[in-house]
Amino acid sequence: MSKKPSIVKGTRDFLPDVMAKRNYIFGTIKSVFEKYGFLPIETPSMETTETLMGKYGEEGDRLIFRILNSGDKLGKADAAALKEDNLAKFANSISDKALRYDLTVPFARFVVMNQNDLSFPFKRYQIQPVWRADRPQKGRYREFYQCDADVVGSDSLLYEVELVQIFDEALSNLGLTDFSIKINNRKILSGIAEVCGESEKIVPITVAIDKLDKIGKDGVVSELKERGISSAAIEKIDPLFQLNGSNQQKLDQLKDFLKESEVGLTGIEELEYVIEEATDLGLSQAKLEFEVTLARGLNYYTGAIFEVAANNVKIGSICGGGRYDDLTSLFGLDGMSGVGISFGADRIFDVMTELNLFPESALTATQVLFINFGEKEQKQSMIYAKELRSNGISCEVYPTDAKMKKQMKYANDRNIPFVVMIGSKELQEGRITFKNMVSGEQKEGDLKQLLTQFK
RNA sequence: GUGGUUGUAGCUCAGUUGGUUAGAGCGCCUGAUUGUGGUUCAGGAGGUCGUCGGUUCGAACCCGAUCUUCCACCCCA
Repeated sequence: MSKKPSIVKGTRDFLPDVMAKRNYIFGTIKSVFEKYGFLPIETPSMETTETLMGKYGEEGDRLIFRILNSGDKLGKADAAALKEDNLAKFANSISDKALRYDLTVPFARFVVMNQNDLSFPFKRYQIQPVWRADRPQKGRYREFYQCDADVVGSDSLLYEVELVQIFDEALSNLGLTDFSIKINNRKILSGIAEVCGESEKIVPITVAIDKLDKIGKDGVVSELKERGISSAAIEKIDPLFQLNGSNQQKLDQLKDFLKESEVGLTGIEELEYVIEEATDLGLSQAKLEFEVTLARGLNYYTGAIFEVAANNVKIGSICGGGRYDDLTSLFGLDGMSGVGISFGADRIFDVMTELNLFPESALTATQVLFINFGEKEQKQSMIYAKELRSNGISCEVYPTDAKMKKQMKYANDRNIPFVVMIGSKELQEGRITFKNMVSGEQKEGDLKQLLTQFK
């Protein structure tokens, strides 16, 4: 007796109908990336522990899936470390590699290793799965795909503008009509900490104000206290909660708040430029919103910070991104500024499912089914099928002369829009009968007439 | 990682204070219709009640463990 099989928590099988939709998402995003001149690369699923650990903060390290050493190597386990309760050291003695946690850090490693073969600024895109040992929830998986586009080797703000355009174009092309690209700048956050006289505590400060939406002003204030921010500093932060109006109005209010901070003002200048340029060029469906509280991925972002949220869908952010000046320096290459974005394909899938945004055309693979009436008829069908295929039309011949009802049902279940019948009568007359499965309309004719249906 | 929650047919779910043979709708299969799907009608198949263990004369139901789902933290696509 074999046990019932199962799959790992937080992972999924994808059936053909789901794959069709996923490929539609990947294809749409990919074509936008390519339109902006990004080139594809891939990196291995696993990286050395050294490459990954320490790049995402303490929380991140906990969420990295580690891969157990095999064979003799496993015998070198550091039992002493285990006894001493030094789990990190013990883990390192039995595991020297791990599954990638995102695509950005492996990309930084890739750039450093391949710098002599790349010309800069280097624009790449990468669509691959990543793994996180997180506790699954809705829209939150342990294996999911990221679609990343990054530019490395230029600090031009032109790229920030381009990436905003890419967010807008890709998501609009997918049929989303109500989403917000939220934008902030790490320099503004640094400025805020500086003005408050708590430059050291920028991380706890931003982590706390990032939650404003969720826990409200009082919640943020009490969290700031808990994190050891002085009450004088908390008072100074107060004006941030009062920001209101348009993007420009908010920036103007902030300009006053940050007038003593050079970095802060630089951040505002950068943001103003990006917002102005993107607005002038025009966005299709996206709303571009400046949000001071946005503090994603603080561990390596140094300039712009992006996040995209689908409005009216209860799911976390569907995209993220930002600029990171020092990322490759972690691997020994200085002076390489990078900026990039990431689409969360699985969450976009969930949003599109909820809003019913997949077009019928994304679900149809086979265009024509030939009904099988017997040996001779099948041979003729195969000849015609070959001709249709050479015209770029996907088609298939039913494999046996099963009952017609069964064959028709097969076409119906698979959403095949046309059925061709070549029975003894058609065979004799050298003609075909074709039926439109949507309208139910049926015609007699030849293959050319069928071909006109696809023009 | 912390606290909670869920699991019964392919799917969505009923199932009484523990009591004989666990139900419904949808889907699936067959036929009405030997050259016509999506509609209709008639019939049929399909369940070690997540898994393992315990309590009991007796467990889908009570207890424990474990796996899974979802939720709130944490964090994040």
